[in-house]
Amino acid sequence: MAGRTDSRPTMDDIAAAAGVSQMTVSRVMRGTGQTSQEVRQRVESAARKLGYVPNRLATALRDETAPLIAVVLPTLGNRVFSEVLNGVHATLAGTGLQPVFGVTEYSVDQEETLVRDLLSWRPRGIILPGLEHSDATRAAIRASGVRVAEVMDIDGEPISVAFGLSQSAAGRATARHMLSKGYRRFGYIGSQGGLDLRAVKRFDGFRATIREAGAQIVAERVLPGASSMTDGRRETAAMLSAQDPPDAIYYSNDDLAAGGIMHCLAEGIAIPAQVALAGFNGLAFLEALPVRLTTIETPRLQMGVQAALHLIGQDKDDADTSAPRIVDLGFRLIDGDTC
Amino acid sequence: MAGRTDSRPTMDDIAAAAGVSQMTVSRVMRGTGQTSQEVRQRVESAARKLGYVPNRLATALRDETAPLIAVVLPTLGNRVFSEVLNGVHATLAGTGLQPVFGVTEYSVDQEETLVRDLLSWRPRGIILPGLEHSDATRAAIRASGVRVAEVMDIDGEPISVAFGLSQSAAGRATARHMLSKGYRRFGYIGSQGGLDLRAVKRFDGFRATIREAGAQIVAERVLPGASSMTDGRRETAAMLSAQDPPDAIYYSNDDLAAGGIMHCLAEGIAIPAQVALAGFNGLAFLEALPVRLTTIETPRLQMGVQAALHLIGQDKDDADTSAPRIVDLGFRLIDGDTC
DNA sequence: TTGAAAGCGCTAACAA
DNA sequence: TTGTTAGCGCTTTCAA
Repeated sequence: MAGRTDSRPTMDDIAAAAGVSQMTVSRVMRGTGQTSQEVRQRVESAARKLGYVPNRLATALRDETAPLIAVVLPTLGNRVFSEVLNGVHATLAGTGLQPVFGVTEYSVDQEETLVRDLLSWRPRGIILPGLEHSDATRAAIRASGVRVAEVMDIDGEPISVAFGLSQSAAGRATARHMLSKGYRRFGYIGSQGGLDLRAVKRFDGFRATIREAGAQIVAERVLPGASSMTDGRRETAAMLSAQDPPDAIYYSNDDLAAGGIMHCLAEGIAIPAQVALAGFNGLAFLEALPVRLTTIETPRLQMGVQAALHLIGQDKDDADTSAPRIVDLGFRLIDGDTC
Repeated sequence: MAGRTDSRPTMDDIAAAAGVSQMTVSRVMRGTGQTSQEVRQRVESAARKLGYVPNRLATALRDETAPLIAVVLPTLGNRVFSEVLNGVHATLAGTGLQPVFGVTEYSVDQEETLVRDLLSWRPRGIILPGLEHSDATRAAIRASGVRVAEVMDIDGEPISVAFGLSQSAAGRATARHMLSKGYRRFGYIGSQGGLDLRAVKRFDGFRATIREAGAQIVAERVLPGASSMTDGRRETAAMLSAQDPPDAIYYSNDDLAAGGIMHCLAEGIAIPAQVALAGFNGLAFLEALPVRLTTIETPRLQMGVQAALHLIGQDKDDADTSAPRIVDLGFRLIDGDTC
């Protein structure tokens, strides 16, 4: 009905309908500058009548940046990252900024492609998981000048600012706790075939502490792909049915550990008398289990919130000139009933 | 270093560096038209050297549409929607389309604002949850001319195409199953304070079937906000400790129902002898529980996949001229051990 | 095979 | 208080 070609109405169309210049429409729409009451009403009613929807692409092109925050996630199949994303989203709500996201499936190569892709939208900022990125990724980010925040991990050198926790320290804390309870023969069940670098760091810390204490890791199983409670149950069953099974199992996350609990409940295996268990994350659903899992609580929502706040916060120059910075959001060991 | 102002290099900068026209750079970048081997290499190396990242905002403005698929979700706090989003994302991977999402928190008003917001990016398509939308939302979508897909529900009149299942039929199927096992006194535990319209439809179907059979619903509890396993455990405990408790409980989702199982396990309540339970969704983690929950399996990933395929599929005119259409992806009752 | 011109819809800067 | 001009970076169209 309106529009020069046949597409959606533009400010020109509204201007024509309201009998004013296009610039006046722009001013009314943004509520900037001085506009007379009367003109304003004419414009607004014309806009409503024509069903005007602003074209942000034009504004963003003009501004040389889009009101977007790019979010890179390892996967969508893990609640942990939904929670981070949720923190970002909630923080952005009402700021006029939209989150755009992409998923790497834990691949550094995919991250590289994805980051280039996301940067082509000229976002205001970008959030990356972890501190390990390819040189090309770092270069692209630096060249683009976007603001960056890294989340989850703080063991390493951030591009700009990292909001997270020491994965290595979390692994060590878990090991110390289990050692203090007298366990000496440990098993480990992980996932993502070693691609989850945070899990690797945790296990490295765990293993080092175990060895320093003269105890040992007698069984180790890393699943190739994603992990679930069902996997945890199956792998626990397998590990405990082997010869000389461990007397304590460390899992790379709560889902796997909860599967271990389920196995024990179903088979009548006493926890922690026959086998002790520990997880990682402190997910909410653990509270509902009949047995309270010993685990590490992580600030998932907070990592998203802080990263988003950082990106929308201080002025840009500040960020550019300041040296890489680490914000340790910490973790808390939840001393449950499983070890 | 490059760029007319001081920002990122543009095609003009590469053109200057390679000694060709800007148009030639454009052609090389997109691999269209004829370009000589030699020019192509000069351009490509200049682009690499300058760290060129295309500006999609310009392309999208020119094209009058951005390579985006907008996804509206009720919440990020429920795995169900992460799974739908995952289906969308996986389907879009490699097509050059990016998902942009927003969250309504089950509010029709927020949906209205969000849809306008998302449409201002001129996306190629939009995915909405459910069939209930405000008139303004429908109008904005129609006026924009974007392709639409609605997911989750098929009980109603779609804007264009709906991919989902009959929520009402799912509720009725659950009721019939429970009635067939001889239960007569039912309880219901829901969440989102009645804002989750799909849950309301399920319960309506459930209730109608129960009443038709002359049985009754003796207890009903709808939590105001989001639901979790912990809520389910607590509410189950409360419902069972009341006078004349129900002999069977229907939950609006698996998380709540799993909480019910946990309560029974912890308290030594026999399932289904003392109380029968049924959930909804068929989430993967149920397999790991010591007791197999009776529930309804829903095609969550498929809803995302099909919706995305539809939006990137057929040509536009096709979609515009065709009447509203429903694609019933069905559901499956999982006959577990809890009723 | 390459280039020049025009314009997508919007806003900053300046003019009236 | 309102309008005019120029241009953001790209691609379509037409010309060389």
